[in-house]
Amino acid sequence: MLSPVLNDMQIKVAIVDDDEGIRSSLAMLIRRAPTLRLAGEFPDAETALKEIPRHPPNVVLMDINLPGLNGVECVRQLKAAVPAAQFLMLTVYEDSESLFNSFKAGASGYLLKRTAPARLLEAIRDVHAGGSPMTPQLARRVVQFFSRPAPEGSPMAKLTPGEREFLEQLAKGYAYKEIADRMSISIDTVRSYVRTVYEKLHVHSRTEAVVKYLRG
Amino acid sequence: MLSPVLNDMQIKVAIVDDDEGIRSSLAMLIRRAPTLRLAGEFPDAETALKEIPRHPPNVVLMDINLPGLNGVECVRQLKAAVPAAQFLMLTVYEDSESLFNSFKAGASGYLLKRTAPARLLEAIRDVHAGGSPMTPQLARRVVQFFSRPAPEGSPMAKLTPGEREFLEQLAKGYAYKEIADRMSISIDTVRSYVRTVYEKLHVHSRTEAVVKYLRG
DNA sequence: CCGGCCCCGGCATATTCATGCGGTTGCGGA
DNA sequence: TCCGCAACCGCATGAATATGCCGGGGCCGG
Repeated sequence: MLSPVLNDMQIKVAIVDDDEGIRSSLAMLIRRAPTLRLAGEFPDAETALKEIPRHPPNVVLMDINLPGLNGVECVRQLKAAVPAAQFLMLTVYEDSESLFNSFKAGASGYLLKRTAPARLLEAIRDVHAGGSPMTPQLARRVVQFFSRPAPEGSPMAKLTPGEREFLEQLAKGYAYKEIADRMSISIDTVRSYVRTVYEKLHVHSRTEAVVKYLRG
Repeated sequence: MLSPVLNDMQIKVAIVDDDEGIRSSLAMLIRRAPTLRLAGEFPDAETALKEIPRHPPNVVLMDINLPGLNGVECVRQLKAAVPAAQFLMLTVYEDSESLFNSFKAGASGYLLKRTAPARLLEAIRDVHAGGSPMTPQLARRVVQFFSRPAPEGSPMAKLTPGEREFLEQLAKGYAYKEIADRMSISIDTVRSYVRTVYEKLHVHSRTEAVVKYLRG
């Protein structure tokens, strides 16, 4: 080692990709970066699952389209074996399916293979530092996931701000009295909200209202 | 205008923040940026709701803690009036509640007020270009939202078949009596289930149980 | 200026829920 | 065999909820 002192600060990076050309390019890139250190490169999920736990890296660059077990599943299983590692998907797929499945499996970042080398290095440090690097377009898609439920033709749209806030509290399990305190209104006003909200949602019990609220 | 040709390319930015100092700082920052143009600044949601639709901006910088109507609600309503605009929350709150509510309301980005000016300008262009700028920590929290479902060993697994079916009925909003009929058991047995299920799920009310069940 | 929403508040009553304390079976392990 | 445990049933009581019927003030668009 040229500088043993730096070893503790270096981010250990492992690569899982079946394309040899890409693998060697990435390996080269990482070897050249002073703050990174290559911790292994693997052509398929099976090999990665066997070898990676033996030398736990900080960050794993994971392709999705692998022969045999795919990258998403590989992340899911590696995540259990090496919980401290951060997984950064590096793929050509930009469909929502792959994106969300990756995050569900435990990935923290998602980049496309056409990402510029400099940006990739930045992303590796970012994901290691607790961030979730991804392309702006994909980030938007993730964010939009939350606003989906709303614009749908739900009867929820017809709720006034006050009613909406009340419903939120209701869904958290608070009793009327607690809701009254939290919203700084009278308990009788809360009862008023109960009526109007139930009417607008076409329900007759707290549980039904909460279910409709949580479903969208 | 010095260069009318550039107008079409300039991003029109509106500011909603009750702190005069912050407002003027932001205004100054935007005025100095060649590719941006200030499209109005407002001290509260009510004023913004009235004025912004008259001169639709491309991007709206929105504070959350406003007097009267809060920023999240303001976004929700503005989003309906000016669907083409992009909303970038700019606040001191970094709790998940505010974050997710903002996205649900239609915001596309979320930054903290301590963000460096250069980063803010970048974020404005980013959100306008279809991205979703936010701090790395918050991005991670959003991503983790998806891998959540199985954090604490699923307390649901310890339910007996009968309890599980009961819980399903419970989540559909049926009264104890109805559940008893549907499951062909006594209403008092239903009450027994209530106790055991509540105990296993660590809850003390029907609503809490249903919420846990729906989240899983 | 009026009718309409929204927010707020009050009182009464019937129903439902939460929870305490029992009991009876029936099945599998010590 | 007896024990324990899980599923089933029962009764009782206080808390919470659902719903009816009533009032007032503020704000907005016709």
